[in-house]
Amino acid sequence: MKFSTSFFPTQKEVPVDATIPSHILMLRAGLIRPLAAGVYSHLPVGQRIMHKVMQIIREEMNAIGGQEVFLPALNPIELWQETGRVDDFGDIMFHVKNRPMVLAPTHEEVICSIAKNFLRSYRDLPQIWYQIQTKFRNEPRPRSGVLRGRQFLMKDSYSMDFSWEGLDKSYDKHAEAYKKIFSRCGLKFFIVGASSGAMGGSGSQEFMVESESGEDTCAVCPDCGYAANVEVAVSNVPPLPRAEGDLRLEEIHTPNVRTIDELVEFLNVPAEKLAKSLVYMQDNKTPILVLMVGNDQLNETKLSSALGPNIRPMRPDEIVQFTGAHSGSLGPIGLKNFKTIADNRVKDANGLISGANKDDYHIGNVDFVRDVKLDGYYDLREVKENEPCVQCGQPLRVVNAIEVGHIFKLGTKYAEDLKAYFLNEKGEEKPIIMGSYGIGVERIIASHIEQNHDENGLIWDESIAPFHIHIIGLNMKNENVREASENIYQILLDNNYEVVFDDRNDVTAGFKFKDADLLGMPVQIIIGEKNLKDGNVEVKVRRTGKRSVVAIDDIINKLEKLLH
RNA sequence: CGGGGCGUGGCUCAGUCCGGUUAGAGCGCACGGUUCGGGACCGUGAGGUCGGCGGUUCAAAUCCGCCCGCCCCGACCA
Repeated sequence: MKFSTSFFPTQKEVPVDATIPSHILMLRAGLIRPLAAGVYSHLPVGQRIMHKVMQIIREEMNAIGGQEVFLPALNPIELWQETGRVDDFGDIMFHVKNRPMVLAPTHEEVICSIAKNFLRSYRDLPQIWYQIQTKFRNEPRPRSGVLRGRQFLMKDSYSMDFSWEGLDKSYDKHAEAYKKIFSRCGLKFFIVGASSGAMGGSGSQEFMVESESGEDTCAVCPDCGYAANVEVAVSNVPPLPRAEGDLRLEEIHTPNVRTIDELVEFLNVPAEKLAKSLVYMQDNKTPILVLMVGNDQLNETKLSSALGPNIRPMRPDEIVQFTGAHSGSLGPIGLKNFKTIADNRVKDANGLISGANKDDYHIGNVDFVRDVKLDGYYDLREVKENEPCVQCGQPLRVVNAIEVGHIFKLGTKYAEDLKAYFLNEKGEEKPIIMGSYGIGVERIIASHIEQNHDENGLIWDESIAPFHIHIIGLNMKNENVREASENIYQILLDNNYEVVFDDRNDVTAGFKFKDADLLGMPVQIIIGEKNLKDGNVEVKVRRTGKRSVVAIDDIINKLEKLLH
């Protein structure tokens, strides 16, 4: 493809609306253009990359027996009412104004609606159907370029099995395929156990790419490979020990002490001696008290996993109403009508200090066995950096990550709601057992950029590079340069390389170099007068910056060493 | 939805606090010329309802009100 007749809208300036590297570079390199918040056009170079990624996905999905389908984005709202997901998604789902229809944010319903009519026997199963299509979600706040958009391209596949063992197999096949896909796309990724969230189901894993720009937080062990989303991650931090002796409850006057830090300072005790009390409301009616070690952080996803959905922090006025005290002086002693749970780490501990439910007072020597009636201990605390790994004891890292893939064992929820039943070998009617497996296509690209760029621009892996080779004809007004460049361009095309040829005759050398580095093709071939006199050109590897002078006759040889 | 920031040629910005010639700069763009291995230089030129609507005023990019849009933090995130 020749530069002079193509659309490569690169720009030098950093776009004002972009803050993370992938977003900045996708805009600067002319891959995408914003149309509205969270909505992007893919320009020719960006679209080539999308195709590369999609091709890899298709190959690996086909390899596990996946069959590609194309499903409607426009769905009758009735279909979504059958699974109750109109309410589940709420404002996240786009609703069409002048028809009773919605824009599909995912496709379990459509899949089931097809399956119920055609997959009637266990002999029709298993099946894996996949799609690579635009999904629509009315995100409250789109952000980070293509990482969280309102319209985005997703590979979703759906497995349908007649047995739970079959589901396990389909799930494992997807896990293996995903490893291949992300590896082939040049991503450094890790897999974490995840919370299934509103999708429901029995198991799920996320494929994560470590990046400062990621929205998820994961604990990872550099030593043994343990990795988990902090929504489920645990560490080997020890539980609180039981102190010796029979310690009596005592009231402690703590004027104007509100926070754990202030309490530590005021009483001159370690934070481990403090039992932190957090108050929540469930379903707007059930007050909940959560007890944690003073300097531990509650993870609200873990709280929801323990107690169910619809939990929110209690409002200040509710706190006073239900406890008689203000936040900062709350505790388990004397509190009535609260559902009370505690983090595993304070299990059966004693000698702790908690709030007295009376402003400016705390209570010492609280004993969780003797003084507190609990509705259960749960893992509620969020893992912190450098805590010992639960598997090997080495210090954990806590990192941000981009979720590029998520695989779920859905089970029978959707099949039951939509009455997708089959007859098993005994003639019994059973719901189809489903799995669903997503990949964010743009997220792969953004993640690759986050992991592969420098101050000059993009650095593509060959597998998803829009072109393999970027030819720079330096002074195209020079006949020798023009002729040699055109020749080499043709030779490379004849050898099945994908080539972009900067044949512009109205920009200077420096301009072309900058554009080439910004666009980031793996190999650049620089054709200038001086080298040409000796029958040579320069070959530069974008990633390393390494340059070498190569005889024109030897180019194909050289490229074979650098590419493929 | 709460908090913050921003909106001026295609891009990046100045001008707004303190109203007052014809609204500026750099880059980009067009034309001519000089250059030709790291966004080169000279000259000429085109390009703006200053986000929109309303108000105050002799006079509004500038002050006031409402609305819209975009970005960031938070809430939310199958």
